[in-house]
Amino acid sequence: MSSDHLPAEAVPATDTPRYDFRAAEPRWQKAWNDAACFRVEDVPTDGRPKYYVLEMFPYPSGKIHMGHVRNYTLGDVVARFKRACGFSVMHPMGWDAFGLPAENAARERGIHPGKWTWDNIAAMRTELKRMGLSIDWAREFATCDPAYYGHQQALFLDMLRAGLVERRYAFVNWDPVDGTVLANEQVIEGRGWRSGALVEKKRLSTWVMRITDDAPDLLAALDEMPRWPERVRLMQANWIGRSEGARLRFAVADPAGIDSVEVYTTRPDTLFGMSFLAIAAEHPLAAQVAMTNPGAAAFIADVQSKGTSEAVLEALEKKGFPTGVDVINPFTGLRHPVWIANFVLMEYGTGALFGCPAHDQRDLDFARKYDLPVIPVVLPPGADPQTFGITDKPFDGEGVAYQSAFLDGLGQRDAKAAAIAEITRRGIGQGVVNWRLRDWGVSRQRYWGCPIPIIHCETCGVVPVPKSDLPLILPDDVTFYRPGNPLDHHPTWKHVACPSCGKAAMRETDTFDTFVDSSWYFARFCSPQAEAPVVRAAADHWLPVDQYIGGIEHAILHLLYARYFTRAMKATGHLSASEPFAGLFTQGMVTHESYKSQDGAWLYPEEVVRRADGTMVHKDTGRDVVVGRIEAMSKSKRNTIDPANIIARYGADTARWFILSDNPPERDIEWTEAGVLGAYRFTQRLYRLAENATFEAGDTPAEFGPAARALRRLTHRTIAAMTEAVELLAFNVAVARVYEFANGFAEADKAADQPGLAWARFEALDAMAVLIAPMMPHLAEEIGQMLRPGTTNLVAQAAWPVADPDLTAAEAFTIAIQVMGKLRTTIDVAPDAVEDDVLARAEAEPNVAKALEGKRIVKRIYVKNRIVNFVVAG
RNA sequence: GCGAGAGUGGCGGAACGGUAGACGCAGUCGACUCAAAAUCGACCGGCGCAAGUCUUGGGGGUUCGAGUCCCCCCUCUCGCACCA
Repeated sequence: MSSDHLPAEAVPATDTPRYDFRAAEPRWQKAWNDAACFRVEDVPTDGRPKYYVLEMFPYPSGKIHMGHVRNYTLGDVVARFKRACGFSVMHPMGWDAFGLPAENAARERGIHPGKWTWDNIAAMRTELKRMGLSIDWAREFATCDPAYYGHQQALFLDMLRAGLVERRYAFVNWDPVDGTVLANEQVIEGRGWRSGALVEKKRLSTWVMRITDDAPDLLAALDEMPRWPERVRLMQANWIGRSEGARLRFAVADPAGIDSVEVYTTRPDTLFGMSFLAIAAEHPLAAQVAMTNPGAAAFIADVQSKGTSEAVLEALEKKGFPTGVDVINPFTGLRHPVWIANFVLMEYGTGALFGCPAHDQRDLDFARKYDLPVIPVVLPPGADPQTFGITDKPFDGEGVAYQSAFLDGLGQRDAKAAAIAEITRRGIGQGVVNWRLRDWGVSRQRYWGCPIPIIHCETCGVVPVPKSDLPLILPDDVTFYRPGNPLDHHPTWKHVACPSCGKAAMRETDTFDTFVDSSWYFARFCSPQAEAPVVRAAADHWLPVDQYIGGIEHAILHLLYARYFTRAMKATGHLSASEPFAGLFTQGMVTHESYKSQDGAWLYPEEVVRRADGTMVHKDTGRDVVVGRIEAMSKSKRNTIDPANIIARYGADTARWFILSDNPPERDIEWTEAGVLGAYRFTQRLYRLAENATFEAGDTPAEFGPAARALRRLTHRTIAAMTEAVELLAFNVAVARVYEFANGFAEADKAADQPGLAWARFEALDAMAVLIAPMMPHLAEEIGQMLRPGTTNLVAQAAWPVADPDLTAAEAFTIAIQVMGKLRTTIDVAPDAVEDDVLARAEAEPNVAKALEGKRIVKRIYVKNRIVNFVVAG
C-alpha cells in the first residue's frame, strides 16, 4: 500500500476494521475473472435479450482521474444491474490512444509516442481493474493499434469510393501552435480547443467527410431519440442550424466580368429596405475588384491575415470597403453599392448578403458607421407609419410590411412567401434551406494518428492504397525536434511506387483527426478481433448501444461525428443501424475545493490540513491557506484527488459508493474527505451487520412475528424501490434506500427472538447482497459468502430479486387530515377502510373538531390512503 | 443578444398536484472509555415555554389542496453567437 505519505489524520481510525477490503477486493476480482462472469460472445446464441452499456473510452493520459471513476462506476452499476435482470450485457473497454499529448511527451521528454501511450495504457488498465468493473476485458483494444486503425483505413477507402469523402482545397482553421488544421467544432472563440492559440486561415488540400449531405437526417432523427437529454438534442440541432430563406441574384449595374451576385437571405420580405450589398473578402467579385483597386486588395489582405479570430478579439468591429460596383434591386430597380465586409463569411450561404439596416442589428451598425440609408419596411404592431423610425435599435420582431409595394399589409410569414414567389416567378432565385453545419475536415498534420491511406501520383492523381496493403502502419523511426509533421520529414516513408502506374509517387502524410477513431469504436467492440472492420452479424446484434455514458463536453463534436460515421458505415454496407447510441446519459463533473498559499501558489489537498475551527493551514509551513472556489478538478488548480490513493486507502467499493451517493449523477459532485469517510464507515457497518446477525436459511416459515413481518415488508419495499431507482439512474435515491434498509435491518436485529425472524434476516441479507452488488460488488460477495459459506456461486451472477406484491402493500396508511388544505392531524387507517368511516373518524379528531367549530362543512375531499380535506364556510 | 436548465435546512439532496425536508454529511447531548477514535442511543429548518405559527428565490394566478401547473420578475449555471 502506498498510503504512507498521506496525512495521518486522514487515515480512517477504526479500532479493528472487520472488513478487510485489501484482501477481499483482489480476491473477488480474480474470482469474477476466473468464472468469466462478464464475457459475452460476438454473436450470442443463448436467446437472452441484449444490452450494450458503454462509457466513453478514456484517453490514456497516464492515470485515471475522478471523472473516470464516476463515469465507469455509473456504467458499471447499469451493466451489473441489467446482467442481474437477465440481460446478456456487453460492457467493453478500450483506449482512445492517438492524439497530441503523446507527441508533446515525445518532444518534451524524448519518449516515443507509442511507448508513452502503451505504458500509460498498462498503468491505467491496472488502476481500472482495481475498481472492480464488470468489463469484458477480452474486447479491449487501443485505437493506436494497427489492428484497429487498419480497419479504419479500409472504412475510409470504402467511403471514398462511395462518394462520402472528397479532397478539397479550402480555407482551413490553422492552429499555429499545434501546427495543424482544426475542424470548425474545434475552434472555440477563435482559438484552438487544445492549444488556446489564435486560429489563422490557411488554404490547404484536405480530406473532407461530406457530413452536410446528412444534415437533414441528422437533424430529423433527433426527434426520434427520446432517451437522449433534451439539452444535448437542442445543442446538436442548433449546431446543425437549419434556416429557411431564399437565394437570389442581383444584377451588377455596369458589369465588367461578373454580371451578377447571388445572396442568401432569411428575410426576403425586407428587400424593399435594402441599402447595400456586402460580400466576403474571399468572394470572386472581391478578387475581381482587387485586380484594379489597390485599396480593395489591401483591405482583403488585411481581413484574411486577421481571420475570423482577430475579429472576435476586436470586439466585433464591423469594417467594410466600397468596391465602386453597384447592383440593382430587382424589386425596386434602385442601385445599391457593393461593399467588401469583414463580417461576411464565405463559408455560409453564398458569401454575400444584402443589408437591410432597419431590421438587422449588424446591418444597422454597418450602415451607421458608413452613413448608409436606413429604410424601415416592417411596421411594429400599433406603430404609426408616419412617425415610426429607427434610431439605434433595429426592429426585428413580428410586424406588418409597408413601403413595400406588393408586400404591403402582409405579416412576416406571408410577406416572405410572397417575396419568394415573386423571386421565383422572375427566375432570379428560389426559396432554399440553408445549414450552419460545415463539412468535416479530417486531415491533420500530425504524426501520432491514423495515416490516411492515399498515394499522390503525378500521372494517376489520387490513388487509394490497395486494401491488401492495409494496415498502412506508422513508421516508428521519427524525430520530433523540427516543427511540423514528423511523417512529412521522414526520409523514406512517404516515397512509394504508385500502385496504379508504378512510377515514383508520394504518400499522403496527413493523419486522421482523432475524432474519426472514436466515431466507430463502439462498433468494433462487437467483434474486436475480426478480419473485417466489423462482423455484420455481431454489430447488428449488439448495436445500437443501449446506454452510452459520458461527459456533456462531447455533446456536439464526438456525438455528432459518431452519428454521421454510423450513417456512413451503413451507406457502405458495414452496419444496419443509423444511430449508434439509443440512450445517452451525460454525467456531471467531479469538483473539489481549491487552495492557495498566501503567495498565490495553488496547493494540492494533500498539502493542507483543516484546523478545528474549520480554517485551513499549510502542512509544511504552518501558514494560513486561502480556500478558493469549489470547481472541477484540474491539474492547473491542483484541486485533484488521485483515485489510486483513495482506492488504496478505503477500497474500490468506498470510492464507488461515495461517487454514487451524494448527488444525482447528472449534476456536479463535490469530492469531500468527510463524505468518503462516511462511505467507508458504511461499508464497515454493513459488513458488521451481516457478520453479527443471527440468520437461518431454509424453507419459508409458516409463521412470522411482528418484527419478522416488518423486516420482510422492508425487504420487499426496498427491492421495489431500488429497482425503480436504478432503472431511472437515480443512484443517489437508490443509495438512500440502502441506508434505510440497513437502518431497518439493525432495528430488526435487536428485536426479541420470534417466529420467522432468523429466516427474515436471511431473506433481507440475501436481497441486500444482490441489491448493493451493482454499487459495491466486492462487499456484496463477502455478504454472499457469509450467507452461504463456501459457496462457489457468485453474487455477480445472481438474479435481481423480485418484490412480493403482498409484502410491498402497506398494512396501514397514515393519512393526513386537513381543514381548508391545512394539516390538522394524521390518523392511521387500514388499506381497505371505508370512506365514511374514515371521514367520521377524521371529523372526530380533537384538533380537527376544534378547527371545524362554528363552521359549516361544504365539501369533504377524500383521496384513498392519502388525505382527507374538509372545505368549510362561515 | 439567442437558446436551455436550475434556485428546497449549515451542506449534498428527497418528495405520482396530497403530511415539505426521505437518506447522507456536518453539528449538539448522552452511553462506553483513564482519554480519544471507532461504535451505540437521542436530538437536529425559523420563531415560540407551549398550543401553535411561519417556511421550497420574489410577486400574482389555477385548485379543496401548489416545491410541483400557468403568468411576470430576480439570481445563478451551461451552450451558441458577425449565420445574412
